[in-house]
Amino acid sequence: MTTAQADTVFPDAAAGTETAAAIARVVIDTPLDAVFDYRCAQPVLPGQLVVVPFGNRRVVALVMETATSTDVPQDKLRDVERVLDWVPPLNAEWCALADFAAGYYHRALGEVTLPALPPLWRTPGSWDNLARQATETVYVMQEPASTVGAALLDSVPKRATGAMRLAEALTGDGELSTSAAVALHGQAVAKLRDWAAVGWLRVEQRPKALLPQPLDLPEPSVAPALNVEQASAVAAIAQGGASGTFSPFLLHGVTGSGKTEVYLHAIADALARNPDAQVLMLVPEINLTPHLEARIAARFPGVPMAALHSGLAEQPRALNWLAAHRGEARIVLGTRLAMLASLPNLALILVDEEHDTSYKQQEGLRYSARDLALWRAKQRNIPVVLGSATPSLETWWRTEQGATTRLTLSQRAQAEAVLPRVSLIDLTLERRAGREIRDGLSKPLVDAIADRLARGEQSLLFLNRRGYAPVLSCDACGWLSGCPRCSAYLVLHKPERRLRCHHCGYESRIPHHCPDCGNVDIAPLGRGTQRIEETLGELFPQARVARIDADSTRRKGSAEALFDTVHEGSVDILIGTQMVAKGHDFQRVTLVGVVAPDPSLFSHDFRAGEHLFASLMQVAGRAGRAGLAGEVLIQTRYPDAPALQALVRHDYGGFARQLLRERKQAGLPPFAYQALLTTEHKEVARALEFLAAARALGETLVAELGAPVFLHDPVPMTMVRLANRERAQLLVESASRAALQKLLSAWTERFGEITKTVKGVRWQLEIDPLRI
DNA sequence: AGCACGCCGACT
DNA sequence: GTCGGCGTGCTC
Repeated sequence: MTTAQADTVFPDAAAGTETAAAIARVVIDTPLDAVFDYRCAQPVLPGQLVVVPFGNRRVVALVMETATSTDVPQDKLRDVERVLDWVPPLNAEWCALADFAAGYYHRALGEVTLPALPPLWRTPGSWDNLARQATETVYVMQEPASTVGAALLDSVPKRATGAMRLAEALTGDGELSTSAAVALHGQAVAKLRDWAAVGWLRVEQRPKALLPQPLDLPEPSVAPALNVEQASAVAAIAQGGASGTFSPFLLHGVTGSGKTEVYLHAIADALARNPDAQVLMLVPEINLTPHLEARIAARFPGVPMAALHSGLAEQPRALNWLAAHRGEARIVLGTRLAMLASLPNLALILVDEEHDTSYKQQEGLRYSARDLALWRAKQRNIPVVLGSATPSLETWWRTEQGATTRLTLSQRAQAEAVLPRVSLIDLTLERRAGREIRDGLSKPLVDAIADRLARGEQSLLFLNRRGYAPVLSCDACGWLSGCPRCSAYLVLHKPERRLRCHHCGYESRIPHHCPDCGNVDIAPLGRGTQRIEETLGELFPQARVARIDADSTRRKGSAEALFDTVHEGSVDILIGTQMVAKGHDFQRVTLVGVVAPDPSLFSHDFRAGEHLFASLMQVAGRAGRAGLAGEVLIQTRYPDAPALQALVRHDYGGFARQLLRERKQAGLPPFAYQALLTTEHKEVARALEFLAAARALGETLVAELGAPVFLHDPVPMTMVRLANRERAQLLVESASRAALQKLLSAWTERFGEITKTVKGVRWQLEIDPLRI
């Protein structure tokens, strides 16, 4: 900052005057929604990354524009320290996407753009290392080539054979890369630097291929013949691509109907249409679909492909991002964060399992990758394919309205595979009939498992609750194992001999006696996957039982190892959470048992039924994928629940119709647009006070703007306490997205007034919340 | 949001 | 006598 003063020629120069140095106007990852001006001596372009001093730290910033003057007083103006000049600037289209997301999700532009970059690009200290990985030094002969070449050859003594090889290579090709030079001569770099110093050569930094193809390309897999429905889906997507217009599709097909094959053909078509075309394929969780990457690589040998997800090591992730940004990666396979990657030649977007809630980021910028995919496809006038067996109601409603084209795959692709038979086991009837229910496993389910064991087939049990039991209780006084920091119960983890809070991570030892009354008879209440695993071991001592959940797969790579044992047939009964429902096809599983779907039937969330149907449909799809007939047994005390009845009938369409009718009547999404304002404070009263003030302010604005927006009552959240913070929420709703957005902008702008009176409250606004 | 500066309680 | 509590103010 002292240099800034030293540079000021006229000490009393007024703000706003022309300055000699160029001004870079940048955004920074901070909630301050502002552009910051910096003096910049080097050439700089909009879209480039720079390092700037900010407060007392140095941060990476994104240049939005350049200027020749600024309103910022000279004594405040500081200097750009570094420009990332060897990476092409982010283009205007990418900035427009970020700008849209910032506006729609009500965040500062800097909070959208910078977190969208892989962590290493936001770390100034790693730029040099990335440069070494991504560029190479090339020595180019200066003009005129004949004269320089002759001088060069003359300068080398005949006996210096290494140097002579360099000189010959240079005069032959006109240039020489460092790697090639070192192969010719051990001390090449020193020699080349000498020649550059004399003026014969100039030094250039050139991009290096980031996705080198393996020398032995995988045996290209041959595309299997498509059935009629697949072929017409592919044709429709291809036509959308050829039309050069925004073409949104829903690819609606049951598990096993061959959606992936449609994706692969659509990719092939997009790549063939344009030699630069890039394709983005989004999947919910890439760790669970390791086979997909191999399958794509085998179908497109020699086509550079890059993965982008948070499971990648930092350096590969940063380099893959660069490969996409440079246009080198033609296929990008990734999770939701890949939606914010820079893909200058994007020609097709595929969103697999589009209904999956993991497309919605749950912290920071709470964006929906699926919704941004639609916006991006519209921006580029390209096709976007949303694939699912159980589409989100939002997407389904778009197809009903004709805004999105529905492509249906109604048959399983493998001709011999049929849809599994789904039956319900009424637990109330079982109990009334006096049949044993052993630790939550009913007689019909146990018999069905025994049946599979006898036939040498596999069974898959699904229970979306990990641990041994969801709570520990005292028989004498009714004490329950509550978390000291949350309004939730500590879950008993028996093998680990711990009580754990699944929300805040709090852990404790298992008490020997009741902390309240001293009674030693404290017992686990309810059951989780660990308990079912134990029961199965007792019921079927001869069977090989495996459990797959977040606990059994904590160690890196252990999930894959566990899945492999299932695939190779060394497991008879598999018990698992949602993890087993995604991605993996179990060819030898002929029975899927759903242990306890009921808790979600009682959820206050209006989307619970939709999500239950989707997750049960997904596990059901694990059964009978090869020639073996599959059976799905669902235990329930509520066999009349619409979601379960629809499952028995394999009737997504009917279920969706019913849900849409209900949502329309209740004025819920997709017939309304929502935003959720949440607050947190040590005391719930403060959190609510903030919301009450916000609501009053909101009501005033609604009247002022004449916007048809409804603000609900502030309420404590269902799980009011999380990690010692009390939380409350306020739901805002409107039938008009534009009206809602207008209100939110005016509203949040004035939250500063509330913060002044209600201190210490943290607030957060979520647009299109999935759970309320 | 960070991160400083700044003014009042329980400890070596 | 200090470490440290979080209130307030700033970031080109």
